[in-house]
Amino acid sequence: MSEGSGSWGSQLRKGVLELAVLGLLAGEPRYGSSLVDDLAGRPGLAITAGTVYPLLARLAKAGSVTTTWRESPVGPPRKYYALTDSGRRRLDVMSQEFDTVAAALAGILKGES
Amino acid sequence: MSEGSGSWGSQLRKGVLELAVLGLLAGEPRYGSSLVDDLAGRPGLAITAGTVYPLLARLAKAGSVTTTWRESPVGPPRKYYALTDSGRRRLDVMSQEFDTVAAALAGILKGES
DNA sequence: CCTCGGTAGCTTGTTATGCAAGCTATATGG
DNA sequence: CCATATAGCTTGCATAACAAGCTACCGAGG
Repeated sequence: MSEGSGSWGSQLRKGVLELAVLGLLAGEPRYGSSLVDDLAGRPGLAITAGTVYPLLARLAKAGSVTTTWRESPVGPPRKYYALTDSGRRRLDVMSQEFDTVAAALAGILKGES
Repeated sequence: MSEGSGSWGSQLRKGVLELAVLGLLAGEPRYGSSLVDDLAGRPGLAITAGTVYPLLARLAKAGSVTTTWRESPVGPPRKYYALTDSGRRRLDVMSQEFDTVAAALAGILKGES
């Protein structure tokens, strides 16, 4: 060990990914693979298909998103996930919480007691 | 149900707590209960004893901290955890990673594509 | 002496999450 | 008919946070 800088990424992500997905859905409805491809280009937020689908299923079950099937011009049908009002509220809450945590963390790293 | 705004805190924390603890230890060596008490006053970073001790054990096993027993003026002996050079490097790496993730997240929430 | 409350460290069992690796199904092209 | 790409999803594993409990040390009162 002594390294593990690679494993660190996967720890931090926990929970943050939900916020990232909700944030992306706030722009417009999207389908799973699109989310995976998008997040792959955002350092620290890369996600795999095996992670995003259970996450989306959880969000649907919680009523944060609704789903709609649409045809694709180039392949199998796509399942679009759209944010509900409840989902948007959740996004707001989580976003605020993240800021709180980030601020608390910044305080610690600056040596505030 | 469907809500769980309370459960959200516990998701985000995952991994971030390690960064918080390393940050606190960067100031001066501390013992477990002291960390619990300190973090209890930092919104979003509250931690329980059942979380901090396994975390400290992991850090010790990874060589990020060393431990020293010291007498207490008011109770049982205390086990002080001090950051090693390796631990400080880990702190730096994790701190940078957090900033990266925070920036990526901020980008998403601002609607950047 | 002996119990009680407070301090401190740690363990156990549960739950949840992220991930790799698969599996299924649809469309297109050879 | 089969290969490839796209898209959705499931399974099994590892890890982490937490609640609840356990042990042990100390000082004060009974």
